[in-house]
Amino acid sequence: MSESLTAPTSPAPAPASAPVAPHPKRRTVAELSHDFRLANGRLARRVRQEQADNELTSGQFSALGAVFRLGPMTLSALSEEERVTPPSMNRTVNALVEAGLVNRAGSAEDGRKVVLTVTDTGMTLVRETRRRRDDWIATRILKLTPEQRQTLAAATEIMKELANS
Amino acid sequence: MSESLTAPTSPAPAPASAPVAPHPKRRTVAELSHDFRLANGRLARRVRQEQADNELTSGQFSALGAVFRLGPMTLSALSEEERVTPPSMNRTVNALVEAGLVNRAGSAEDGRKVVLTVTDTGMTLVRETRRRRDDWIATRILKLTPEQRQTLAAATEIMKELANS
DNA sequence: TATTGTTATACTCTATAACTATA
DNA sequence: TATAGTTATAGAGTATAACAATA
Repeated sequence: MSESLTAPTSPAPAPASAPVAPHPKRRTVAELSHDFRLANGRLARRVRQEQADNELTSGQFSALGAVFRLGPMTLSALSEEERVTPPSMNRTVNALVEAGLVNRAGSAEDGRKVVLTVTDTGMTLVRETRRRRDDWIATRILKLTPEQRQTLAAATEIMKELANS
Repeated sequence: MSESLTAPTSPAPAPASAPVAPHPKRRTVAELSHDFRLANGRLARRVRQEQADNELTSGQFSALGAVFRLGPMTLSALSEEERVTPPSMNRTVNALVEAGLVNRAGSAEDGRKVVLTVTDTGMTLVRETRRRRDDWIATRILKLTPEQRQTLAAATEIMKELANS
């Protein structure tokens, strides 16, 4: 497979009328892969760094976001969703309950289960944090040209495919 | 600023002849920011997950890569580069030295300093790991259309700008 | 004295193993 | 017995504080 990675990103030189790509120089897939992976990782790190002023750890916020997104769920369902063991998630949930962001209630149907729900405070925090995280990148996207925004919009769809494949 | 985020990604509906954007539907900058941030973060997580089969922790590999990239350097220089305290970096370096990936030598000029260098084994590991990480995304990029690759190449440049701003 | 590196110690987050309550 | 959750305990990785060696 290593050989086929030398395939160019485009089968022929871009025609002079191509209106979009600002860097039409010929590159191999291997070069593109390397550059794109690094840019993706660095940007993700940069965004994460920006949101580090949060009082919640990333694991706590991720768990809160999962319950917010998926609705009321049990501890084990949440631990599976977050790829973490039940004892670990239990500790995370304890912190969220103590912070008043999540409610822990026994299940009426099955006495062994607990049902986790996001409190109003938790919902507000999720929405505000999300908006704050989006804002950092939004202020920068706002300064791009419409063509660059189109490129990012198209790239977003491609990146979703890549992440799911 | 919140109001201006409702600006569309393009000033006018894309003409029917637009050859590139596969999803030309009208979106606000706020929507694009949210979608793009999520896609970027998920893809970065997916790539990181793929490379988790490494015997080094991410902090160890990051430190090794820094010495590889920047050349021989002292402990405190490395700890600053990696945004970690000297005691933490000391522990990380101990692991790398024990694994035979990094060499620790006293400085001839200044007896207080130690100079860290990457061993041949360490260099090989960095190169192989890098290639392996690139390969995961390269196999997927190879399946894209030339137009999609162009989009990713253009997006890569934009993402570099975003990360550095 | 100031700087460089190291050791001592503690805190957080994760894990596995053992335990309790319920089905 | 099996399952859901919790508690006990341990192992990374990080930090601050204290110390040793050198400039």
